[in-house]
Amino acid sequence: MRRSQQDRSRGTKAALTAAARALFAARGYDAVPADEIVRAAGVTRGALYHHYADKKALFRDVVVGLEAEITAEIRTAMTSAPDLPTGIAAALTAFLDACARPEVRQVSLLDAPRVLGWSDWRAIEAEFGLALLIEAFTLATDAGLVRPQPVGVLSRLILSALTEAALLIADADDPAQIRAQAEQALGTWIAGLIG
Amino acid sequence: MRRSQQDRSRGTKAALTAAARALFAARGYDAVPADEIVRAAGVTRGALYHHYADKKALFRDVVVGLEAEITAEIRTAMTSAPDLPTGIAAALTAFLDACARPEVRQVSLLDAPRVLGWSDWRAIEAEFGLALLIEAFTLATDAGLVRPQPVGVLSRLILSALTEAALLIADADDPAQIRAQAEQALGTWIAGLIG
DNA sequence: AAGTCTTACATACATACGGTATGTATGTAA
DNA sequence: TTACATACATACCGTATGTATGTAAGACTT
Repeated sequence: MRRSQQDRSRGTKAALTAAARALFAARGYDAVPADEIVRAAGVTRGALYHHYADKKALFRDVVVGLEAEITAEIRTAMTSAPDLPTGIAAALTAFLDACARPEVRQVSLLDAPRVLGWSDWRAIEAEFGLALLIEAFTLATDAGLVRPQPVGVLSRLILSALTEAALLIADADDPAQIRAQAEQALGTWIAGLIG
Repeated sequence: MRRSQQDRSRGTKAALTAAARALFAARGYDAVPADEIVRAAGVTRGALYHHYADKKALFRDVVVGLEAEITAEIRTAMTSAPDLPTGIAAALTAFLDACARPEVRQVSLLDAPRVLGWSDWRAIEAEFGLALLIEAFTLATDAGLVRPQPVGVLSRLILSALTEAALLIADADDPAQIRAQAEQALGTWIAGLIG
């Protein structure tokens, strides 16, 4: 059986991103040498630098994949709920769960801003997580749940608070308690937006 | 004139942190080789590794110094106001101004979490910025401006939103507009805490 | 189907950085 | 003033990234 060049490329890129994702998640971006990634992926440095300009480009691919994945999860949680308010609540839960995963925490929250640069990272976030948040916001506004207002900046502030909450929970000795406090604080905030 | 050993140490450490701070601020932690730092400080690698365990330890010293500096500025802004509400407003302004400085943005907000590790960075933040925020919160609670509540988690969420706002403003094409939106959003949040 | 071109990879190498080991000068105390 | 500790300088080593070069495997052309 003859594999096409496209298939070959897809296969090795997938192997590289999968290996890189696991290693980056476990030890962080620059604690993982490219050698180890290619070894885990069953290829050599040649393959890596053929498909990616540099190590950072591979990392970016990992981040985008991860972001796409968790955004899909959250979107599913939100849209599969019977009504919008419970959907939003479910989305919040799904978000906190996603951020609690070590790979998300390490790769997407800790490494990404610095490795990719803040503005590039922000662009990725805007494409995925922020887009979802603004979507939810718009739905809520249309449903009359919150009063109309410029949502761009507000969404980013909320997203950062959500992210911070997720990190706090992940790092806490008593996650349940911290999560309760965080959800209460965030709930109060959201409630204040209704009017 | 004979300089004591303490004076020598203080001098070279100060030269190292000053040089490192400027270089880290301009180009980021790992874009700056230690060689360049020691050259700028007028010493050699020997001096660096005599006083600091590694490059990261020097960076940490820079972060702590920076944090102490801006916290002092903000505290001054807050306490030198005639009353608490205007003091808090002044503190907010001072905070946003501080975060807008490139060195704070790069060193303290972008590099620090990853280079030092999130929990160590969090500890530094807790000692300076967060402590100030909680202090303000407690004052406001005592003055009856906000209702009593657990402030630890809430303060962190607010701090992260404040920080995000500062980054957004620093990165915006139209800083004034973004700043206005951010202050409005934050103001609404704070207002919701009263009662 | 033979030859040519292009893509996909492997290997070898150049370079740069961080950290250490060793040597030397300067201050300090018995 | 002798014995020691502290503060630095220099030379070196290991390891990482990225590049240059070579090779094999599809993919067109005729």
